[in-house]
Amino acid sequence: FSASGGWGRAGHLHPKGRELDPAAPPEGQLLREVRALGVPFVPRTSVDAWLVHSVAAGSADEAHGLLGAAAASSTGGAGASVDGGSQAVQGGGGDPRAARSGPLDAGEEEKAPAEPTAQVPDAGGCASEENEVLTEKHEAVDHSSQHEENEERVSAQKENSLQQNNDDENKIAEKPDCEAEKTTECRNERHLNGTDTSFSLEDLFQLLSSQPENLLEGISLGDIPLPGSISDGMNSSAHYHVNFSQAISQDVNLHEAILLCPNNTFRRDPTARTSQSQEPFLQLNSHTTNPEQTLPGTNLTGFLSPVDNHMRNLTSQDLLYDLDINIFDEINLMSLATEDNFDPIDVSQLFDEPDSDSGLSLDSSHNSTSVIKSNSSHSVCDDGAIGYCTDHESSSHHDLEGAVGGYHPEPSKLCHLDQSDSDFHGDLTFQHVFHNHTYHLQPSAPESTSEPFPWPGKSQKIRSRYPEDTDRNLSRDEQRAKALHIPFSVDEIVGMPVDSFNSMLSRYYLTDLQVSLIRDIRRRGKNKVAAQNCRKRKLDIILNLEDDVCNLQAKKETLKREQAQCNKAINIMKQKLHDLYHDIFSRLRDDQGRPVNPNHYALQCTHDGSILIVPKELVASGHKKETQKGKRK
DNA sequence: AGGGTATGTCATCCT
DNA sequence: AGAGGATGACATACC
Repeated sequence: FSASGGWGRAGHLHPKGRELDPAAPPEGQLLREVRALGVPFVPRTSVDAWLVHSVAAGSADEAHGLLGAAAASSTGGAGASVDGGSQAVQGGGGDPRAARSGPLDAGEEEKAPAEPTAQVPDAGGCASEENEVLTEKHEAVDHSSQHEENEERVSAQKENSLQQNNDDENKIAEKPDCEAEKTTECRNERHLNGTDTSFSLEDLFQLLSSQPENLLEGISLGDIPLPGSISDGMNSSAHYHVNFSQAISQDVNLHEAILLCPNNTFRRDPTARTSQSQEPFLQLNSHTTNPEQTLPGTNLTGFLSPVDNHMRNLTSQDLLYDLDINIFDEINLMSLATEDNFDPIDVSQLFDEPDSDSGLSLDSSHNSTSVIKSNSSHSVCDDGAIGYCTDHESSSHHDLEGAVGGYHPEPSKLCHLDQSDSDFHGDLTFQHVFHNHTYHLQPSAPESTSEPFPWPGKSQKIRSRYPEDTDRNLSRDEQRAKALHIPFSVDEIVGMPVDSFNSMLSRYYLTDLQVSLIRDIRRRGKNKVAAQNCRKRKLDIILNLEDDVCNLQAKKETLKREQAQCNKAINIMKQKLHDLYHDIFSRLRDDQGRPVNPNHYALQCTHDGSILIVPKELVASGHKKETQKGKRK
């Protein structure tokens, strides 16, 4: 885990995709696998540090108590008892990230600062906290009923203490997040201080065994390493890392199961946005899941079934109104993964386009330098899981951002770490392990990490015009519409009259994202047709002009021929006139019977048709006079 | 490798 | 004011 260098980084890699694994085994299998690994739970992130801290300090009881409290709280029962006066866990070197420095390698240590400090609690500072988040969340949904349900399951000997912890957690749930976090930190500090050892694992599993959902199906205490084994050394603690992380990560699946509808076309009420209400979801959604240590196809829905079942009783609207719009969108996209033929990469590519003006530009700030080009042969993961590219970890990096987690209006809330280049290799490594674990990938396959990832915008647009497989036969907008479950075809969207279009938009409950996409589809479709018409028209104009040119050239040739013929006729006429002149003058005689010199005389026709023989001098002067008269006129 | 073509898309103007 | 048409410009895939 530490080698992957991504306990926080995985928050960047959206863990939801894993739950989309169609091959996910039933929940009982997870627990069996957990048991096979000999570890009841897997702490993650900060709890790793705490656990390690406790183990390193030789305080097995502390770790024991921590695990017990965490597990107990995960059942909705109770966590560790809380006493007053505690300070933040970060104080005095209690920073869970700092505490990791001992057992964890330097690479991981370097990544710790990248995680926003404010998110330490959200990021699941400790396993108990994460489970408490779950508890708080579903308690927030229905406080009293869950509380009572939990109480019924608590054994009598633990009832008082559990009740107290429940009350504490209830208070936490009712408090503002910051206050709850502070309280959690206080509790965590008590874990560190070893003051909270009110529960043992035996107590925990006695409690859990009472769960009707058989949460601990097939698990006996003998299968579970006791604190002694935990304190055996770092290997044991590392083992705890693994499986606790798995367990906690399943909360994402829980919320998907609760919130996601196959055809979610909800009209969101922007006024219902509450940043506080989303915090638990943020925590849950942003959980880092270490792939290497994640059980294949694990599904803890059953593990959290009390919460699940309870929340299922709520309407989607009830839940949605409590969700931040961004979270909803994210979940909305998440639900796509539950659909057949869902291609997460399609979604990521479709929505991760910087040029989209429909709000689908999932990662406009995407650092191109941190993107890796996926091999053209298929960067697309067709395994049906979001963000889990099988053969190209680089593309998965992109996909993870683009698919579900990709739509991050506020990435900082969902990603634990920044997306700096320095973290990129670690990220790749993480994904590499992740994929290998989840989908039996080929980690040894040559990676294209050195290749620049094609910017998903233009290239993908164009590429979509030339589909490579059947799914790609859909246009980009068709794929988008399919991905967002838009209940209309692209042709309908583009072709329907504007009145019908507007009424359709108002008639259906569509998310802003869907409406925006529909409008974009319509605009693009219209413009596409307009562009085609424009080009056709332009081509027609060009062809018409070419025809005109040909016609004019032909006409020019004809006119040239006519001109030549006319010139020829004129010349013939001139010749005839000349001959006639000479014929006439050869016959003319003056008063003395001498021939008239045609050089000195000219023939002139009068208006009455008579012909006069005029000396050329007079003809020239007469022409001058007529010319002058013409000028005067 | 470079040029030409086809196509989608965007920006902008106009109706 | 908004929808849509028209079109230049750009990017990209393909030949």
